[in-house]
Amino acid sequence: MEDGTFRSLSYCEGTVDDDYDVRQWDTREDCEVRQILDRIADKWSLLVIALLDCQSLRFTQLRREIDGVSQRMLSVTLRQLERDGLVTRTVHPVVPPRVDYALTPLGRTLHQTIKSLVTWTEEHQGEIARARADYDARREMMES
Amino acid sequence: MEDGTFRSLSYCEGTVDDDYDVRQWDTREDCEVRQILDRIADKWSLLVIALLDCQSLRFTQLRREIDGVSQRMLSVTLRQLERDGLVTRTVHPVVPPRVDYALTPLGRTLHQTIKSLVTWTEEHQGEIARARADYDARREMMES
DNA sequence: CGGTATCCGAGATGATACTG
DNA sequence: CAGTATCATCTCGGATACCG
Repeated sequence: MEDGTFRSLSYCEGTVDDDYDVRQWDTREDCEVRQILDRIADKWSLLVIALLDCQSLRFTQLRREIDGVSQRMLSVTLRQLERDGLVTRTVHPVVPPRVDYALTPLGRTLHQTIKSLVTWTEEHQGEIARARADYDARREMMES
Repeated sequence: MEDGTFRSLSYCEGTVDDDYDVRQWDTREDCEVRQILDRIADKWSLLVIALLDCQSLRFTQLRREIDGVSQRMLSVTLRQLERDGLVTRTVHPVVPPRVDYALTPLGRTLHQTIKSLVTWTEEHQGEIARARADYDARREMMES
């Protein structure tokens, strides 16, 4: 394939950034975008980031707010977010132990971005539900 | 818990929409947001939506462009996207068979939203990589 | 060409038990 | 309180084979 062929196939208008390259969405080993995307779009990560917006919370508070999360998964999720520099973990040397979690500045910029995605989903979930119902109805027609 | 308690904990400023409710990010059965998010943030879905921006492609073309996808997963992914009303499937009654996939208007609005997320990831992947290296280095210090 | 059906292994997740 | 460790389960995805 010639240089540029891929991009010219992918974009029909000049409304996108000139240096934007859809190939970076792919899964080759040198591309971390996919992996990071998997992490931040994760079920529990999203909820943790949502809850930590503008406040810090303790482990147990998070667990109470996030209905259905197991202790293990919350722990794993928080460790990943901490490693990625999105959340800070502050241990207070008191008894009983007290650990506070909060968003880093980086985590706060992510919150805004994720919110756009969640907002899109909220705004269009009706359309999607209708599309699914239509699809399923058509399938049932075929079978009868 | 009193009404509003949750929200007042979650938002420290008036910069968000008044009717925005972070509880909708959760996983209760009446909340489809999580499930839709899982679908569209999916590895293969993202790539399919990226490639179908402003063009329609045949099954085999998609398979060639998306490195590493199995026939099964591409098929499953396309069927889900079709069911959700994000992609259209057009069968041309010729031999050999020809099937074209394209984004619906709804799918096109999603493309823009997803692009923001991918752009955030691209812009910050350096910071994340550095945070991970720091975290791992600190962990190794502890062990020695 | 463009699929579907079936089987199977790996990794993700939950439940449970234990600890500083 | 805030975890970690271990085990059981279960879903996802790949490989393979077959079909219109």
